[in-house]
Amino acid sequence: MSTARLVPVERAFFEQPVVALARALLGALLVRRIGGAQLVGRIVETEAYGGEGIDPSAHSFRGPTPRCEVMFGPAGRAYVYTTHQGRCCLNVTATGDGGGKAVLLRALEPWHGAERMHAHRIEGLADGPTRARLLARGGRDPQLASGPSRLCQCLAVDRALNGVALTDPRSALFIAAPPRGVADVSALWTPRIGLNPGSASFGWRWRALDGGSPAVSGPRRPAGAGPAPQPRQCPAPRGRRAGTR
DNA sequence: CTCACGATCAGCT
DNA sequence: GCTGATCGTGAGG
Repeated sequence: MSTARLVPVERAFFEQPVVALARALLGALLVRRIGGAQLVGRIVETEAYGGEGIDPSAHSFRGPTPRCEVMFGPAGRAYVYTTHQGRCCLNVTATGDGGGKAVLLRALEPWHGAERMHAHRIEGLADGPTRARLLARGGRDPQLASGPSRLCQCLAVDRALNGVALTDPRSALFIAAPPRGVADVSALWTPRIGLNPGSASFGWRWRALDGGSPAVSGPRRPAGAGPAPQPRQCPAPRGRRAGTR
């Protein structure tokens, strides 16, 4: 598919409630310009983080710190932080109300430039079964960017991109609307991944995923429950609930 | 396939 | 000093 005319969505798109933005980002394209190449992935999994005083699992819960101050700025910026072993995670700031809200991008379907993403992904991987498997599958692996840090590896996203405006046409990283003619996705909602079980927000179903995508990381539905209802504080789901594949 | 373990370190208290 | 918005490995079904 042609990617020549991809342009960033405007800032107003990001100025909506964070859970709604998590939903709206499903199916959108994440575009990375690097070294003259354009890498594109379709967003298939997101998580909302509710901000200061609201969501104990958010970095911003206790107010701004040097690490998370970008979360308190305008909507539509990249918040990139480092986690275990120097890996990174990419968030999109939401709402623009100064409350520290953001959406974590957890998985992409490679859409354009998969070979380049694959090269970025295996760069620096130690010899072992994982590297061997990735080498064997090449750029065709649908799970190449399945996971928040894998996503960043594929697109070469690191702290250098922290704070960049995803709405800027000249940006090295931006969000583009889903191409016309591509079917809208229906969202499934589950609890978020990797949170402290003691957290008050542990069970909130603020993880949105495209149940039809092979690129989704982790479980497709909450253990012991059917397709999840919409989380609280959020308008009714637009799409029908997804099939069970 | 599903677990559990821990590497290794920035960020925070 | 302690804690992870993770991932790769290895053991077991």
